[in-house]
Amino acid sequence: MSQDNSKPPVGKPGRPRSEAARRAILQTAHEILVADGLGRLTIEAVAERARVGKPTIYRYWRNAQELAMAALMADTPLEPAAEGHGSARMRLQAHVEHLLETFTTVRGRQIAQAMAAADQESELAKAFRSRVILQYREKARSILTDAQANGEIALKTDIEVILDMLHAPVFYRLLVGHQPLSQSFGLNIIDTMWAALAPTNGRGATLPKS
Amino acid sequence: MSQDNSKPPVGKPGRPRSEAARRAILQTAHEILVADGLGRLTIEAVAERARVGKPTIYRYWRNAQELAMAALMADTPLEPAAEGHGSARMRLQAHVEHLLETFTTVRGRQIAQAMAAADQESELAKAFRSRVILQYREKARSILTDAQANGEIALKTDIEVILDMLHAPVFYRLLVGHQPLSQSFGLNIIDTMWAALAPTNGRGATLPKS
Amino acid sequence: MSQDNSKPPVGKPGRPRSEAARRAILQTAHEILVADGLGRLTIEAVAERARVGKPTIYRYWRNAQELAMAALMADTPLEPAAEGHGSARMRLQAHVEHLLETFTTVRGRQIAQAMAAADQESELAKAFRSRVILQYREKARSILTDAQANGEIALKTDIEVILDMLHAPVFYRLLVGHQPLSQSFGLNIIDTMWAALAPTNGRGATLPKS
Amino acid sequence: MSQDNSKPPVGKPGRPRSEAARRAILQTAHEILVADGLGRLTIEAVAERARVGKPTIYRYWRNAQELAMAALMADTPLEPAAEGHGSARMRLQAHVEHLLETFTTVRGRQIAQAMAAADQESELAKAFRSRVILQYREKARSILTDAQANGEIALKTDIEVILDMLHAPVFYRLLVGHQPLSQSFGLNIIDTMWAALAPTNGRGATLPKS
DNA sequence: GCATAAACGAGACGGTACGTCCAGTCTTCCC
DNA sequence: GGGAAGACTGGACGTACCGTCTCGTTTATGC
Repeated sequence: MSQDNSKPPVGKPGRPRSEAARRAILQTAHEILVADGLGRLTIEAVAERARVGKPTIYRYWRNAQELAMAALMADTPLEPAAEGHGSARMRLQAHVEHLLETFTTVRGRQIAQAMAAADQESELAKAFRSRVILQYREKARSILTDAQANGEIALKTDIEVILDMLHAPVFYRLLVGHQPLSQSFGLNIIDTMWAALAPTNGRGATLPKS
Repeated sequence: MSQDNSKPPVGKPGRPRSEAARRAILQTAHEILVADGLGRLTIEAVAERARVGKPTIYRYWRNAQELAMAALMADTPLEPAAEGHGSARMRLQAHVEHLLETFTTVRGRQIAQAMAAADQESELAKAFRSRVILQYREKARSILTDAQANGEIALKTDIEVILDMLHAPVFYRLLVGHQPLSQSFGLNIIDTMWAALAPTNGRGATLPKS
Repeated sequence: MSQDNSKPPVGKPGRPRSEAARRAILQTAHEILVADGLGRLTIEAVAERARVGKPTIYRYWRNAQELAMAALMADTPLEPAAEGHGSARMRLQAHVEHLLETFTTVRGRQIAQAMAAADQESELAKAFRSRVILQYREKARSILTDAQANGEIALKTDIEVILDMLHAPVFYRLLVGHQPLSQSFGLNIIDTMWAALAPTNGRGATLPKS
Repeated sequence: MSQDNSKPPVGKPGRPRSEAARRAILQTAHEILVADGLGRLTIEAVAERARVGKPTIYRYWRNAQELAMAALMADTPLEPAAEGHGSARMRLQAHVEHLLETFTTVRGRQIAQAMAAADQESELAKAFRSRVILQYREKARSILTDAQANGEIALKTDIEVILDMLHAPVFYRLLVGHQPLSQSFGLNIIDTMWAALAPTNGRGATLPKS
């Protein structure tokens, strides 16, 4: 099964979709998001400002939420930083701090909100989560498995839970707002987590290797 | 300094607000929330079903979101379970499992969504967070400080971060949905955290009390 | 440069306005007017009963008053009777009696009220006046000028004032209600006016011919 | 026969109505009428600006229209000018010109509108008509009957119709607005009417008796 | 002089309607 | 024959007033 859906190589009948319209829509959606926030991103407003018909928008996205996610994704990297150097701990700390930095912005809050508000089952929501969340998780996962291979750490419990405990606090503070997203926050997360991950041979939290 | 502003003991002029109307609104809002979800909670629908004028609703709440939060709050306990027994670890595990249980429901998802979607600055949103989130935190905090006093654990970093790492993963999975909110999830969180908190004496994360 | 904007013969983009919707609105408005009167003609009621969205109504008329006028106009002739026969006096009498007949109905009162209540400057109010009032005036004017040409009457003063004195009493009694709009009313108006219009050659209003 | 129903001299129990409140209401209503017109005269606005409770207003008037009429009546004379001098024609002309003058004002239009819009059957509407309309008619009637007694004119048809033809054109132009309410308008009405009223001895406007 | 009763201000009540915004769908032209 | 654009139906918004109804207060009369 080969796919030729990305670009119609053989003549599809009918008028081809206007790439200019698509770009204008995303551009306008992004402007509105930055200027007025998620709540003001209505299909109608986008259509008017992008000089585009509403059905043209609906042809690409099923509702305003999906458009918002698409606009937020199209915008800028969002990917975790490139592979760092140094010890696993340093690399993990850099990773969390990069996450913090990325989401400690107006856009960060918008992304978190969009994700929380979205229909959990929609295709785009999954893509969005994958893009925004899972990439960070995979990066962290590789750091952790590398570290385990090196003997730097011992993964005693489900690594998924470790990943949750590393990333969740950032989004939690972002959405709940009970505590600031300070610089030291990332450091503290790593400190705590490292205590849990340190390989031990005595009594305490962890089992001896032998 | 005594306050009598909560209940007007001395005569305020004008017809007093109808407590019956207020209750009917909250009751109806809650019914709609349970039956149809947050998206269907419109002021108009509540007004009609509660046999109440729309302005009466707006007198109490500024929009449907605030009403939703009020209805979710008025509903049921939401408080963390009463003080458990046994070791600190067992009590903390019971605490996290209770949190999991509470939010692994339709209503749990609704609460999380309402919180994520709400205007972060509104009075009611703050009250809601306080009610839903902070009570759990305070409960966990007291377990942790007790445990520290007993020497069961050693709090080496900011306790706020510890609390985040204990609670955030639940909401994270709830909103992002990348992994299930299984029973073992709570156990794994506690396992990992306990490794970080255990007092140790050798190298590694912690020192033993000895 | 020719204009073809009055009627779009060549394609305007977008869905054309639904003539069916427009007719349903006017039809419903008319039904409500007849059944319940001007005061009950609300946009909301019309929208609901005509199975039409409120914005569709507002796309054509700016408020309920304009809709009322449009409905009253669209309804039935409202025009003065066709040219009669006989002497100018007989034709003028028939004219006034037709006016009386037309407005001695529920609808007549409604029309008069709508006209009195309307914003004097609105486009539709002008059109309405033109349709309801001025057509009658023009008809009467032609009778009078014909009669003058024949020597049947002599127009000694401003013909506009004559027209006012012929028509105004009908609306006056309609709105004020101090006296009935009886059959003999029209006759009396003509009698009085004819005394004023009779051609004379001597002193006073009139002189015997011989 | 003495009446003591206007002011209760014998003791009615309870607090007497506040004349100050009544005056404040009428005063405020009048201010709003002059400043913003009939459409803005709401009970709520009057209550607020007059520092009065809404029920106090409803105690006197059944709705905003009645209040409007009351305010318009309470305002200024509205009566026809005192008896003039000179010939009947001169006095009648003065009368019509006074009517013109009175209603060629913002307030004139408001009065005419209020009268046209009012429930024809309500007590106050009747009183209002009586006050505004009938007083003028009675004045004109007395001029006409005096003139007939003097032989200045001959009333050949229903005097009510004559009165209508004298007064109606003013209100007609006021409400319909098809022609200006100029100074010469009154003169022309009188000219035309006088032609109809002149006593004759031959045939002409009227048929000789024999 | 003290109870009674009505009118007072204030303001919340259930409602109706407003005029607007936006969601999605439908219909027509144009490419 | 699909894309584009605008009018469509319809649901909800938040506001303005309606006319009614408590409230607690004030101000008279009459027991």
